Amino acid sequence: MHLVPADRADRRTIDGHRVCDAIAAIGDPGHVRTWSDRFALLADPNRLSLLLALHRAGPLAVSDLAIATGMNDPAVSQALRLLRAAAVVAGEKEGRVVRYRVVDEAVRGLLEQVS
Amino acid sequence: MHLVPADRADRRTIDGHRVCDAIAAIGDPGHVRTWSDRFALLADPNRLSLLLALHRAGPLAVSDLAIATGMNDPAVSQALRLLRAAAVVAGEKEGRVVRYRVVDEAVRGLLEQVS
DNA sequence: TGCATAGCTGCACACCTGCGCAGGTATGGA
DNA sequence: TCCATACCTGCGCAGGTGTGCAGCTATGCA
Repeated sequence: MHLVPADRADRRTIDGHRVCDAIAAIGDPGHVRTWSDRFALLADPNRLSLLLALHRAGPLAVSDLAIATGMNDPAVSQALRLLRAAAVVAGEKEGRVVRYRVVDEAVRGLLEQVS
Repeated sequence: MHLVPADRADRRTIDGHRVCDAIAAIGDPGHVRTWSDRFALLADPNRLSLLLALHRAGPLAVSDLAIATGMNDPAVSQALRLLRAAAVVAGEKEGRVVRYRVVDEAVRGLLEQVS
């Protein structure tokens, strides 16, 4: 198994076989990127609070989320815009109220781990 | 149940009971902070690659990690310093080689979810 | 129609973060 | 002793990110 790319094949390794294992373990860079982006969305306390609230308390409106988290409305709105652009949450409009839900299965799995 | 803090108790709610549910769902702010910090450590593609390699391919030295990920040595070293400061990884010195391992159980759980 | 509410957007600011470069320390072999 | 290796650190730059403020649109009710 020679998984080391050509541009760094000449560099000395310490545990050569484990380097190949590591390269195999990392896998597709695009896949890693997808997950690091996912983690980045949960890396902000405000966004994480919003997601926990939506995940455990069901669909909630923007202003209710603002009250529950202590954020002000525009901050909630912008955070939700980011999460919506990443297809992590989705909003359903009812009159002038928009209720949001967590729709990304992978993110739901991560939120479950937050005990 | 009146979980809404006094400084925002006067604001009008849309689904009052769900606001309380949400506040209960979010729980301790310190706890949320702990998890968002954890997620932040996994939110960088390079750090995530390092952690995946360490988690799945066993203890690895800095230079081997650099070869496996395509980073250069100082970048790996700095990333590991951050992860070590957060008690996510630990290094064991053998002569002039330091082999790192993932020691944080919660992070291991998250890495397991990265399929 | 007039008005309050719910939500969204743009902008500017300060802040943080990752990275490469250069250089330093410590270990082991010739 | 001399040197190569393995790793670490400090510094500065570029780029991204969160936040508050002000103002906008749209819906519903009197």
